[in-house]
Amino acid sequence: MSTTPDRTDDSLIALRRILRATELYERKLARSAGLTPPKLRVLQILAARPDGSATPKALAVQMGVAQATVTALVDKLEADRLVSRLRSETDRRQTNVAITGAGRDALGQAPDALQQRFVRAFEGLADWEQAQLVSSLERVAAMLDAEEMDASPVLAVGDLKTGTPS
Amino acid sequence: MSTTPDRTDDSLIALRRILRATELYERKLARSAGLTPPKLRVLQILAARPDGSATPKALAVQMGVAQATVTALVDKLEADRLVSRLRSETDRRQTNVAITGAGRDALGQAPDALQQRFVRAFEGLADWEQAQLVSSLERVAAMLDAEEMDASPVLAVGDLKTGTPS
DNA sequence: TTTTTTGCTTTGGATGTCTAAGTAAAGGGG
DNA sequence: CCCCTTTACTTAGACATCCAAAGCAAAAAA
Repeated sequence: MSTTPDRTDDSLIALRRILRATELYERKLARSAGLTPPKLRVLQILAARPDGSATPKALAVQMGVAQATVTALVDKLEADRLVSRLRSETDRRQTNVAITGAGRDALGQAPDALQQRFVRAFEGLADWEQAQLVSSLERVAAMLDAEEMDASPVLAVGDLKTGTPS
Repeated sequence: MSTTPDRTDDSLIALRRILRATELYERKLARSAGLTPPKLRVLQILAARPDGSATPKALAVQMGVAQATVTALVDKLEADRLVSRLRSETDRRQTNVAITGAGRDALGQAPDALQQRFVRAFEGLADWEQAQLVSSLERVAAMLDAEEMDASPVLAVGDLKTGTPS
């Protein structure tokens, strides 16, 4: 039986290289901007929003960590004036965490890891190559996060103690 | 306008989904096996070696952390009998960290995140689709870790297919 | 032999992360 | 209106990761 799991192995190896390279580079970049990776991610998420703000809850879900963790991160970012807290008018339980000008400046010092590494090379590719790459990446992404959606709509927070199957 | 299929954005989004899904799932898996992600990675690296062992130095390089960090991780894994330390005969400065039977058992409880998520879907694809995916992933990986090379002589799970072009 | 380099550990401290418990606001009956 | 539940966030306490710097021991070089 020529099982030839070659392709599977090859794809896994490539995927691992992608993950590893990105992770290591992210750490390096964050350090060089005087930030840590989690803090950097908070700023990135905020900057990516149209209004530059989000609730701690939303941050927790998007980052996949507990709310308490976000609180701690925001505490420190706020102490450094990189974000600011503002109570919501409509629902006073909610807090809006907004990126400040200084926060955006800091982001500029640590541009997105993927951007840095990937974009330049990608944009040098021929049109059909770009199209194929996008198609492949989206396919892989769908494979990977498909089960994420249904299995744990809000997997981050405190709920899934139930974890272990059988 | 409208269409302007910004391929760069699309590819970045897909890449981010891949990274995020893998990271979150890895955390979940490690927890379900009573391990933490870094400890799990140590076991995975060891298990992927032909002899099931590596020096702390090699682990540090491959994981992208300081040696002191590896020492701490190995301390705990050793306390749990998941790995064992053994001084090298040929160079008594070196220590060999080897995975134990219990360590392999633990690994079995937390099978590789990518394996779990990805392999099944991948192997259901048509031959030409697999080929295209591999090609695309390898291309992306090469884009991402090209500059990484200097810092990581031995980066992958065993072998490295065709080296990256200069 | 003496010095330097190399591999690993120890120390001390910063950070991230979680769970559990607490506070405060909103919403729903009764 | 009051009580109860839910929701959003914070606080408190406990671990775990991670690092730089210093220490130690063995190998290599001078």
